[in-house]
Amino acid sequence: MTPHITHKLRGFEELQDPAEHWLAELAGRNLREVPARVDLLRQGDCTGPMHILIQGWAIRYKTLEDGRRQILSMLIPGDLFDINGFMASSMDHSIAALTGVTLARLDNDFLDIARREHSSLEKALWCDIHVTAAIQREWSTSLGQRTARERMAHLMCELYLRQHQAKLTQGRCCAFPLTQIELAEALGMTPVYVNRTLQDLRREGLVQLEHRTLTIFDLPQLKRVALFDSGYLKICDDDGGSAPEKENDYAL
Amino acid sequence: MTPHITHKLRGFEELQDPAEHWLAELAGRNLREVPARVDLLRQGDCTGPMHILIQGWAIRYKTLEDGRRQILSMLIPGDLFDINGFMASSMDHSIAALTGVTLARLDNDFLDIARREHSSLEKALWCDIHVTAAIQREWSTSLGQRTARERMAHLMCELYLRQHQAKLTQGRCCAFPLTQIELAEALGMTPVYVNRTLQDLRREGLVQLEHRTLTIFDLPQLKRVALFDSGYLKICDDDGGSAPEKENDYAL
DNA sequence: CGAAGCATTGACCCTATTCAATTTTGGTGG
DNA sequence: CCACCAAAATTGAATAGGGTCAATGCTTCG
Repeated sequence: MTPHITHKLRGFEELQDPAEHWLAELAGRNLREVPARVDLLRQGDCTGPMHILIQGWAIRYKTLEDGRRQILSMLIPGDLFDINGFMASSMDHSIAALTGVTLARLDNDFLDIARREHSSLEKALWCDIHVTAAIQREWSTSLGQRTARERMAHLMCELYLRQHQAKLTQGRCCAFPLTQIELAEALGMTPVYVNRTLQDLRREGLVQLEHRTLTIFDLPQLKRVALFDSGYLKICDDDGGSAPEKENDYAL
Repeated sequence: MTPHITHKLRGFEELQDPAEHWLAELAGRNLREVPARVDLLRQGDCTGPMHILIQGWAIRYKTLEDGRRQILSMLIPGDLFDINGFMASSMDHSIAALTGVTLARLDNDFLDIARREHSSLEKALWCDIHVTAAIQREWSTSLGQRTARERMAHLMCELYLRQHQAKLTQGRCCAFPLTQIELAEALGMTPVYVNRTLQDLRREGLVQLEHRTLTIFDLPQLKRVALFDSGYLKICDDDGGSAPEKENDYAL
């Protein structure tokens, strides 16, 4: 069974067979389980080794002195953290398990070996770094310019599409294990207003959010509501983006 | 005259003499001037080569289809862009000159040479990448959690301190070449409210903003207003941050 | 079965937006 | 040096998007 990270990286760059095997092996070694809501790494801590998130969701977040908390990004199965974290000495933010998670720890020579022996993988990793940065920029754009409703729709699009890339969706459904409080912290709004906004989207027949599962009934319309431009999730050499995108059944 | 990038990178990692000479030489070659308000690189463009911003300010920004614009970060003299941009194929955002700027273009083998021959420089560049990402996260935090007043104070602290690291401040003054409209686009608020917020900070004797120059009368207090935690601007191996910071006269 | 956490609702309020007008500034040419 | 223009800054008044507070209902899980 190919791990989710492989599916994701393939979307950036075709991987050579040896690279895929090596990656699959690494994704099954040095595993560790962490229960939900536990910090993996805390603001101010020394940075740890690199990890692949194998299963479950995590978040990056930052807290202000007075307790306000901003969730900075979502980590889903197949995501890497923290690439080259050992270069920095201390964390400027925290990482926490949102659900129970399984992590694979990577050795410090991971990047060196990738560079020397698996150039296709190294390139894919660089693309991943770029996309991660692009996602962060898109969040800034959302928080600065989009309305509450647009932000919420945008986050749903992002998480659906990212899970799709990692082959984690089932038709129009995908996991969405955020409480409304966490959703509020991610979107820079209050839980009360998250609730109301969610109801609006539900009432309009765009989405449904139940039992930690998101169902998107009308993705094209949801994208329109969100002013969603999917370019940022695949800015890498894939094929430039102008080619016809036949992808799969459920239109991207 | 040592270029600003050298001052900045020294703050991350002690540079070897040959590295400094090489860098100084690069900062004086392949120069190009671009007038104010011209795009250097546009959303959707193919990515270009790496550059050092030698003189003047630039911005990264992103526009939504309906014209709303979010400024994502400020580029000041000594900043690099776009590191390893050639790995991505298309830009998810734009870069524009805010003032007239001078750029130094770097050859594509810049990073390779740095890696092979100037390991201290390579490490410093990695730190720079990390700090850049940390700044972006701090902007997300600001936009999501801080009030208008706090955001404004925070941006002023950030830009003052970053300029200080690049030896671009003069006492309590530094450049601040943003119109109120641009400030609004950076802070996710309207120009009208920027004006009012600015007047509040001025009235309280915290800052003054005139002739594109920012004067900070009470940095410690401004930091308190902003809930500013300077850790994120120097998360690299400097010395961890717990050592006594005697720095200079105007308390950091 | 109780308790804690989460979701939902209503009423009120405030921060920040919108719209529109006026003043100031800075740059240009005569 | 002044006149002129466009862009930027400033002001006021009305308004709306989203926050706050507080109560209630619903889950989940030990």
